[in-house]
Amino acid sequence: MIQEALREIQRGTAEIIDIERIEKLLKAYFDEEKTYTVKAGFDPTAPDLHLGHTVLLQKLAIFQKYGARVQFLIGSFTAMIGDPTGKNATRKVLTKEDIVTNIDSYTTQAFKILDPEKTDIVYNNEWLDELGAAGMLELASNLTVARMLERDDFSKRYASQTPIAVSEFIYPLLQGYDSVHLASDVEIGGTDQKFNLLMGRQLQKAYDIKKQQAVLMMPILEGLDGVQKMSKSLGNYIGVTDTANDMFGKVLSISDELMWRFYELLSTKTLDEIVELKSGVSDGSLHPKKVKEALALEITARFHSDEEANGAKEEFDKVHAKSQIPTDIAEFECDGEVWIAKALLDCNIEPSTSQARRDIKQGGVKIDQEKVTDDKLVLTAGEYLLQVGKRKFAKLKVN
RNA sequence: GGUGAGAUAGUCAAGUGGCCAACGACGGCGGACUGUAAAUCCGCUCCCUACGGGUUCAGAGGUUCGACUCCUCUUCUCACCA
Repeated sequence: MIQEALREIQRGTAEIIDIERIEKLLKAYFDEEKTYTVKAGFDPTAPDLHLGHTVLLQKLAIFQKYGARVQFLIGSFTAMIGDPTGKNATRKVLTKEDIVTNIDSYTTQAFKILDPEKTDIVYNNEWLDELGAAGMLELASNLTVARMLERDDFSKRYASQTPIAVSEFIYPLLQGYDSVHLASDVEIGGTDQKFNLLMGRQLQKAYDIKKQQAVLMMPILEGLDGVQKMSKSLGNYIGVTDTANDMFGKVLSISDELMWRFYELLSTKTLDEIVELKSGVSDGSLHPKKVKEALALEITARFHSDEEANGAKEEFDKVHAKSQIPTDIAEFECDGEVWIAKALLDCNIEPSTSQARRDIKQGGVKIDQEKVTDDKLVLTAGEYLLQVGKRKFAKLKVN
């Protein structure tokens, strides 16, 4: 039982520090039903979660399954400093208002995965506001500059003369102090958080917390391109608020290689099941597309519902596999005669008439399923189904 | 604070008086092939009812028949020194 739990917990992790501690916690839970705490910090900097964030959330959910109370820490205080992690430039500092507006949507999204009954939402400004200058100095005395500069991105920035604000040095200290205050048993975070996570251990020791937190690091999930990390700014993300159709389609568009990565980090299938799927694909008894569809269904259903997920799949098959027309198409109206390029522009399926003409010349535009060859075509009264490429559709009614 | 270098399309990056709407790479888009995959191949990639016109190379002026290219100022970046 413990072994099984451990296996699930270890799944997909990049690194675990002090696995013995986790084992003991699990043992105490299975033997005596003792719960323990798992902390994870979230910066309320971006209001929208994507699947990359859910990797952590799902790991938390697994912990909840095995007796953990999750300390869902909102970095309400630290967000105002800006975590230097992964940035090579000083980050913009958020205002209080920005943060408050982000938190709400953040938590509702998170509870699609987490069990609210076993989750404590905590805000670190509650104790950090009170820390004061004296407390701050005491905290800071636990760390030397040399040690701080060991941190990878700090040393790189220092070497390359990129500015480091002193406030950024403080961030890891505060994050570590959160662990002291909460007396966390385990903290999880991304691999990029290693330094900060370890700081928690160090400070817990300094502040005489008897047991130091175990640390569990998850890898960073790749985005749709399979190369860069999933992030909103790169546009390669699957948002948890994406529509069922979008979500399904996006998952299906990832490469076969990346699919396994998604399985490992996002699916709730057991490791054995995944191994089975893998061997099925490699010996040819299972079509990779089927496997990917199953993944897309699972993920879509998680954030929507089974019915919606199935609907998305049907829609997808209809549009792409059988190249039929999608169900919901935006409709537009206009008066008088319209030049085709202008019509495409007005229906928002082309960005400019120039682009529209180019696509027509390349045979990428269809009206009522018929390829358009004349870029000077004028639409007279009637109803038309306009299509650009494979995916962009619009209905236009000319009066 | 001083000195020097630079700012070019979504990004990186050529171009240093006309041949520049601006090489190339990446990205993106369209086509072929497919499993809307990946890989590959071909084409396109500022705007405009267009074999023509308009607006671009940080911003504002200036020199010139003509400037992305030269000059002046402004803003911002970066490097070296303090």
